[in-house]
Amino acid sequence: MLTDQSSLPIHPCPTHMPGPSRPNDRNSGDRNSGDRNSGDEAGDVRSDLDNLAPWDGPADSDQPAPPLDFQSLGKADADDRSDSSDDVDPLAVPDPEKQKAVASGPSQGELFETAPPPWELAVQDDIATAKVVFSEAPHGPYDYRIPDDMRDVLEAGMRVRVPLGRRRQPTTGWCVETKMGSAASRTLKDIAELVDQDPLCDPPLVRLVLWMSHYYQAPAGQVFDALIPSSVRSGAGTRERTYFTPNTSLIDDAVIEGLPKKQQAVLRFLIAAARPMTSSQLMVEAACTSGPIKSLEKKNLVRLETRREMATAAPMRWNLGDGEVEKSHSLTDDQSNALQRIVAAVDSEKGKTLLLHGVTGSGKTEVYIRAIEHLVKFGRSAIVLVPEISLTPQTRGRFERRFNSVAVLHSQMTPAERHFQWQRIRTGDVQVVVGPRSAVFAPLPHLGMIILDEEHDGSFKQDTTPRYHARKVAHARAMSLGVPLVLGSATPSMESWHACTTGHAELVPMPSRVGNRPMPDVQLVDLRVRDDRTSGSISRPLHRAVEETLRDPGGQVILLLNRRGFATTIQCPSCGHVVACPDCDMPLTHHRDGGKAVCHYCDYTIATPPWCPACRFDGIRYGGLGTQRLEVEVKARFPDARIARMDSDTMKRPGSHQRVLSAFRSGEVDILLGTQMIAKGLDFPNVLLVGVINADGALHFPDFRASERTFQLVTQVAGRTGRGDRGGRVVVQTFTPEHPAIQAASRHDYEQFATEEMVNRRKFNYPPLGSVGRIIIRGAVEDVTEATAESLLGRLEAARNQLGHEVRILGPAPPPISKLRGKYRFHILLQSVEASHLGDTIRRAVETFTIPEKDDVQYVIDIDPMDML
DNA sequence: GGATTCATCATC
DNA sequence: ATGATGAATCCT
Repeated sequence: MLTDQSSLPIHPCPTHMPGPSRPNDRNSGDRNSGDRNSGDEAGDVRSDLDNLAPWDGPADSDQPAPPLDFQSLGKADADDRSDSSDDVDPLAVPDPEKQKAVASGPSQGELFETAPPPWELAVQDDIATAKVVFSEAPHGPYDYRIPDDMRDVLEAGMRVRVPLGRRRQPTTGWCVETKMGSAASRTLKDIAELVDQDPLCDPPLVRLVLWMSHYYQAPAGQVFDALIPSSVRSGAGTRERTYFTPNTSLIDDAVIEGLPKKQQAVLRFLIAAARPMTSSQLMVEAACTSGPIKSLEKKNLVRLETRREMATAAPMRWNLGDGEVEKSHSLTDDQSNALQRIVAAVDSEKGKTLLLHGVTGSGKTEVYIRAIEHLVKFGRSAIVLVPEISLTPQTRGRFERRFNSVAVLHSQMTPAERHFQWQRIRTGDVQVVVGPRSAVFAPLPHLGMIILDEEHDGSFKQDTTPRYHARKVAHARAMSLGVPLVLGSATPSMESWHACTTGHAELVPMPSRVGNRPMPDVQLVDLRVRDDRTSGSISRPLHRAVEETLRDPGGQVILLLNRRGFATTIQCPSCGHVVACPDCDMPLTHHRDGGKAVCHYCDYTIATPPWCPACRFDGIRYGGLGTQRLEVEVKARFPDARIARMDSDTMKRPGSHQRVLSAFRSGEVDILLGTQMIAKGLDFPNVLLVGVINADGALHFPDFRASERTFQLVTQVAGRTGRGDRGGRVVVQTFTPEHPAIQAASRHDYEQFATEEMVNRRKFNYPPLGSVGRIIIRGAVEDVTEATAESLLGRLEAARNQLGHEVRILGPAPPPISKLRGKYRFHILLQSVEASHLGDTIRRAVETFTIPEKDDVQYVIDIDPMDML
């Protein structure tokens, strides 16, 4: 029951991307050089979408990338094709066909059987074809013939069952394109059946899939799997139900008269009802058992049809609440300015990106809500993307109170519930979708805006294939629909900031907090100065600040330490041996609860050895500080304070997150200490002090984003205080107080940070000035893995040189985590000012690169990686 | 010579 | 992935 879009009274819908069909373009995704028949418009789609992502454009150009991209792509590809059959790797074995011809002079027949030349191929005229991709290898795309009875039904975005391979193995694939009345230059297999009655993806989403597949170099089939929740694919929470309708052609009064009494009653009832009914409905309504119904069925007097339906009518609606409507308070000047700019963008129907740079507490959420209220008036809807951890009941409640129909997608949903919400969204019942990363794919029929709150947050990047960034995908989706993308953050990513300075996004500053509350004072404590460091991890100034805060009635403290566990190293003071993970080559972290030594990368766990495993020295030492040890220390220092710890160890059970936070809110806890997760989104007016135990934690990674992350972390956690009337203060302990990121954070000076950081990025053309790609090669045998990496490097260099692209290729080198889960790791980094060059290079290199199964080596391509670990 | 192993190739 | 094909290797 997908609502017909065109019949709805919506705001004039901007046309989608221009996408002229170019029937004879080459399919750049096709890896099969012998294949000459696949006319394919996917190339157009992809390059159009390339142009929609101006952050990929030439670094400092104010213009979006010119639309010549697809022409060059198409041409290069066509050239490539004419070369590639002859111009093969000189090391490769000679073409078996040619060899055969020379060696044994084969008959014409033999030749045609194995490789018919194009002019001899059977041509099928005027047939309907469909392009199908698969989520498992081989990924396609392959062409299939559409049987006549499916012609009018099959659309792109549906799943189909098709025979695949020599065994004609029935396989489920995704239809990405249909072509009516075309000619195919070879005999095609038929599609066996349709899996879906309605497409799971509308055409713009199919285009998004193809763009993602191209940009992130992931098989389109796997992108579909990321787009459509598995619960939707499997039809979770649905049942096959059989419906009965009277078979009117066989029924007349005489027939009915001749039936036994009960059957008569049932049939009369069914005719009177004038709608299909299930057996259970009939049994209740006609007061009978299944016997008479079965008989009618046998006599062919009823027809039955099966339909798949949601098992439960409407799963719980928690948002009914008490009907309380949050009163909308008047907006600050900043807020109404921001709202105006967003509304203008909505009304322009141009697909603009706006960056709300609002300090913590500037009231961005209210702006989002008002902007969505504006959209909803025109029958349009919005997606609000939030980082995983900020999807708290508070956030939910806020939206649920202000809109009639909100779908909140959270991780604890059951498959059935998820499926139900997805269907609700697709039918156009939903005004607002609030959710994490994957909510960017929500199938809203009249999407009018996408909002990314806390857009800098790392959880927007997926770390499994397809390794997409929700910000980038949201951008592509919004631009393709001509709707605004609103990014919000107190500490914008360098990518978004740079987009503003180049005119690809509009900066909307929101410099003042609601109620004009001042930003908290930040005090830096230099940990190198011995005097400040009494024993332990809490400096004298921080200790004093905690004391003072606790003396204040109701005063609460947040302490941030970005390491869980008790001690980060377990080392023998006698021989120096460090207890390490056998699979990852990383030191184990000692956890005091249960005396376990845990690898934080793979969860390998052993009992912490009581003596040195190497020299049996009895007096092993715990070094490095984790949240567990901090908790012990804080308890010892402030015995009267009530303390709660929040890290992924204490938050394992569902709801524990919630429990701790509400205890903290109600004042049952004085000191809340924990990792990252306490740095974001929390809004508690009585937090008068935030202490950062070690601000350098994130700083010393070999990663160009280290500074950015440090600045963000310190700024975000500092924003947890000063939210009430009593102001707030922040104490930051660091070994490098002079570091620009820490300095800027202490002054709440984003612009200074951004300006300085941009200088660093420019030096090496790091993002956002250029693009970075990373290929991780992992394998069980170190030498083999490295050799594979080396040979891949060779392919990459050759591809770059062939294409004549300027791409820097670094490595292979062992990454900081050189061994993970028993596999040795190497990585290759690629850098280019032009994202498409980088992508082309990798695509070209990988096209023909296969690793013998024997080697047991795999590789992963990560475009725009967020870390280098 | 015939079997076996391994690599390569194609799958619409 | 998975099966077919062809060459290289092995074995009585």
